[in-house]
Amino acid sequence: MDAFYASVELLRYPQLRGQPAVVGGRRRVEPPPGQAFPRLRDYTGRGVITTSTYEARALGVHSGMGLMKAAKLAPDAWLLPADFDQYRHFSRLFKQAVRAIAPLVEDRGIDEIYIDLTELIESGGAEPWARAREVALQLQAAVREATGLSCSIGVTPNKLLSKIASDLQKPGGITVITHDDLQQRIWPLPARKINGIGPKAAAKLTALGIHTVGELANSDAALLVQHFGKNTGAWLLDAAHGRDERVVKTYSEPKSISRETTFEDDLHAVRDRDKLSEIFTNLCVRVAEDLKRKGVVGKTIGLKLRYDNFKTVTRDHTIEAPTGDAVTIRRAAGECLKRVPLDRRIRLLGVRVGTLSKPGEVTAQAAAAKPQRAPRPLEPSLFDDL
DNA sequence: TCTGGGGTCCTAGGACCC
DNA sequence: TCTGGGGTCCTAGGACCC
Repeated sequence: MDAFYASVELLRYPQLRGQPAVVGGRRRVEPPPGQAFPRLRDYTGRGVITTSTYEARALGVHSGMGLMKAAKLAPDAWLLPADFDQYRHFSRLFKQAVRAIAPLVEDRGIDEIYIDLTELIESGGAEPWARAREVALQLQAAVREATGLSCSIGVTPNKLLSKIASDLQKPGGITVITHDDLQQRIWPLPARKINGIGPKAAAKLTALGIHTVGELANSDAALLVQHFGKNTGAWLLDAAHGRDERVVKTYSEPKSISRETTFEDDLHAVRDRDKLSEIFTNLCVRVAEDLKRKGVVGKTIGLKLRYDNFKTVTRDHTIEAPTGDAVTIRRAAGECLKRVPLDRRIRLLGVRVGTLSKPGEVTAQAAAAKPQRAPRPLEPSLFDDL
């Protein structure tokens, strides 16, 4: 979806269309007198941009950027508070619209999906890549009909290439790429465009003199393995050659559920003990609610703590039996807390529950576990008296 | 006045078992 | 006085994505 959160907001406030606006911030800001919305310059405190309109992006304001920093670049941009219920609603609508046409859909978060169009394209009669464009147009029309929103689509032989392609002509683009187009269309792009190459990997590649996908494709396999390890090295080369065998997964079980919060002001473990304790308990309660809502329980309880210097530590504690109970989670997370240094001020606290299962379900692991006590021998043993 | 929140996956070492 | 090979689980950290 194109600038998803911001675009949903523009449905509500069409008068902001064509203007720089961002969604973000941790709390609602009252607009100054005589103004319908606050501007970026009116915001103080912690918080980042979640989405910006294309007009705001043109000013250098991008998602993930701190609001205070963004305010220096675009002080007059409108600031809209995030309304996740609304975004989830529109997310359901657009996914439903797509599934009605092509049922093989993989969820990639609130505003993104992979669709397996093989069947639809091959059964269409027309020349496949012309048919691909037809199907994409049909999908865009259905999404717009259901939501009033625009999306960009990449149609290619696999997920890796489709992800890159979908980004090439935003907003509202349809980009069809075959293996024959690879060198022409993909190789000139920065290696960073490959999903999975982030800031760290990109910097390492740059240090090796590798900037584009093409340069990566033509680099020495041994060199990549030497700097990135066997698996990642091989993957980098495959990716640069557009090779990707991953299937579109229409369903997956959740692996962990977590809640975390960054404080408006850093807290001190001793001085702000009561406040921290209340927040801590609250996180556990919310995680327990989430577990219940999803109908799962978990046995690995995790604690996450970020200090004022942004250094982050985590601790895990695995309990005997999976739980969904807030008090049990709180106790286990408390065990974790004992193993963490508390000599600095804290800016973030988080609680996570992993190794999830359905309540009552016997996990493979539990079934394989040894019984607690040795079974009673059938014959009296010589050692019984001991 | 730097740097959100919810996730997944990978690596690597140590414990423990067969 | 030397010391295997696999496997699983647990833990901690980090990269990356939306």
